[in-house]
Amino acid sequence: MIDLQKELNPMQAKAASTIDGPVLILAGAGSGKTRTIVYRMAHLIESGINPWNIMALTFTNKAAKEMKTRVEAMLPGEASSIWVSTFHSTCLRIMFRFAESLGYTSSFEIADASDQKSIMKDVYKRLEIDPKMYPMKRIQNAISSAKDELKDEEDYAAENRDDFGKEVYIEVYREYQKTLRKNNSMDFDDLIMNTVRLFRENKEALEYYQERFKYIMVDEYQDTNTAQFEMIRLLAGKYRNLCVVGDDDQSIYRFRGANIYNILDFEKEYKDALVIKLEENYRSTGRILDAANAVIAHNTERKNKKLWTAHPEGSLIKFRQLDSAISEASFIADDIKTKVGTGGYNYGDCAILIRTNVQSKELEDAFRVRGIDYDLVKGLRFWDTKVIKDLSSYLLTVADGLNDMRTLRVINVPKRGIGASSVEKAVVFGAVNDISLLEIAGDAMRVPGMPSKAANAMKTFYDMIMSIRADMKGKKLSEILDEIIEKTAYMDYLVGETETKEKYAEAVEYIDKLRETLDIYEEDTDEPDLVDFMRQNGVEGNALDKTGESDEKDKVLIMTMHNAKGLEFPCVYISGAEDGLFPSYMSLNSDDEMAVEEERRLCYVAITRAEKELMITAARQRMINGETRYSNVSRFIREIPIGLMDMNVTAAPAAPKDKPDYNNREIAARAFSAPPSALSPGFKKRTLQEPPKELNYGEGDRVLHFKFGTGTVKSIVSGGRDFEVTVEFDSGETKKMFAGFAKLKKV
DNA sequence: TACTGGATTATTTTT
DNA sequence: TAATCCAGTA
Repeated sequence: MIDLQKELNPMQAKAASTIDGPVLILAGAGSGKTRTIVYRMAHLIESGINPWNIMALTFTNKAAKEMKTRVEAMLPGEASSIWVSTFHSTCLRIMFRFAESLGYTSSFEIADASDQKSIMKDVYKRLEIDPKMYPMKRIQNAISSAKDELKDEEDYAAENRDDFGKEVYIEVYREYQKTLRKNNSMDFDDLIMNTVRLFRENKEALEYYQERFKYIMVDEYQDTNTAQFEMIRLLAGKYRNLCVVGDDDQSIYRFRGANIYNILDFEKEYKDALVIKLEENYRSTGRILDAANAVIAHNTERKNKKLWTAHPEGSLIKFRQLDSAISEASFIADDIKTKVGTGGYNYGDCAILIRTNVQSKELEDAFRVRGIDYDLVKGLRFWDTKVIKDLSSYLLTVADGLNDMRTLRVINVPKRGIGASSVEKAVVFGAVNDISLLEIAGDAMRVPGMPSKAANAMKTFYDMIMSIRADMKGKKLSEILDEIIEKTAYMDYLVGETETKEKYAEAVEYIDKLRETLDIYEEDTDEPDLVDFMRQNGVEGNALDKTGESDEKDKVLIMTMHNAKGLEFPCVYISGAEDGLFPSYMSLNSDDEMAVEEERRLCYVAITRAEKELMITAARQRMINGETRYSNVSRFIREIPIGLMDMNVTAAPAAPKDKPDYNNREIAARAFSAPPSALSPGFKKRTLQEPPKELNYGEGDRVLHFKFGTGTVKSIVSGGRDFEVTVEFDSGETKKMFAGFAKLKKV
């Protein structure tokens, strides 16, 4: 029997031992959240609950895997039938059973980011929409948000019926869904939305899963969107044994649809909920936590919580403001080098957290020059790699060829003389006559206006696919892959595609990995099937574990703050702590105050990654988007009490010209100012701290915004250092913006 | 059909 | 700055 009281602290034990009814665990950073969940699951099983009836939902496959392994380690043999899985793979499995009742075939596929993009391009072309007027990303986001809110294309159309500016959005959404349907595909958002639809429309299906999952746990609950919330609500609707775990202060994915009110209002939905706060932190020193607490206290929309620790105070948080991004990077690299040389740390103990990916360049240079091993944790994942996309598209085309998106991707890769215009003719012909692109390729001469050269090339392509397909019987999947590579001369093509030897070697490595993944899948699966394989990996696939590799190799890690969530490091560097970068000027410019609060939560996440040492750096001057920008120290850093900081500034700061109020503390004012140093000749050109003294437009004037188009100025408020201009754009949107940023032109 | 150069544009991204 | 996209050309 597991002794919860002995293994856990009183709050954790209470959380783990409460079996029935709704439970909200507010788990602060580093408070032993995973431990608590794992013990709770083990406890459920020990209490006699059938593991088969227990479900835990996570967001990442990594988290799911970790949780499962740990429970299994505690109760060997008993825990194997618990369902621990991500939202998306859970929905995928449910959809696999019920896809037909929703009008898909059971061999439906997953449209990933690149598929979505190509569908969007196609839709824009068909509807003759100008991407300049309607940036693709914006409509894509709108569609995704709509799905996150459980609005299908008709709900969306109805809701925006009177909104003239949304007409195009409605059309694109409709056409986008139509294309997905035509390709028998769901995007990630569809997986969730369709599951909810299934639960709502099909009583039997819902009841089946309600009976199956009598005990439900949800990890990272603050990141759930409305669709996921509803899915959980329906599933838990019968037994109400729902335990959600999360931290409202770590909600940083609003831009992806996460709805922080799911966690903030949990007790409204579940009035009898038991709420438990885990506030003891086992990760960081006292000062680091004090800083984190001080920063996050500036947010209004949050649960009252305060991290504390039994750990010692630790060293002061160090802050340095450097003249440029380059000297900032050098400073960090030097500091790490000294730390490793003298302080008993390894390179692998150090992580640099950045707000945006572009910040990595200077850091990489600095490390390379010094010969320090580093690893950039990048967003690009295995299944998004070009090589893997190409080859998996080939595999699917060979497997069934029903998905035009896949065929489209490979029909001219490597180049075989089939041009874009010929492909387009074929696709249009296919759409009209309801034939797949692959089938057309077999006899392209029937397409009106098809040049015979292209038709011949298509025929060659078709014959090749067909011969591989005919040859499939009795072959291993990886052998089919090899045949594709051979028949397409893909390796030769790769040589031309990759600029460097290293890039080529990397691509080869990826292909080997794909081969290996295919073999593993084939071994573990009763009825191996390529469509099933691709679908699984579309949702679960993240085969290249970059972080795992670098752990062994003792490398400094560079990553975005978002990527750092859930991780911890002895030494953390927060780089680029500047207003306009962090918080981003997007959020500063936003008409929604919640935007800056979200960035502040990101700051809280970043700070709480640190165990022992925290260094924060800022640059006075930085190249952003090809232009030099001058910035003040981030407001978030100014929210950290001076007493916690060591601000032994390297460059002697001049007196600030217009003093921002840093709580009247002189040292702070000096350390934080961003004096226009002598090395900034272009200072007058464009600045954050030198906005236009007066505007050449006034209230009622017509103005042009580089992004939003033309509009009418509603009001101008002088906000001290800049003017806050409210403009009603012709699209119907009203935006508040700072004149210094918006660069409005009078028309 | 394939390539090149000029214009354009710009957070964060567990699935 | 750097990546991406399209138009015009070979």
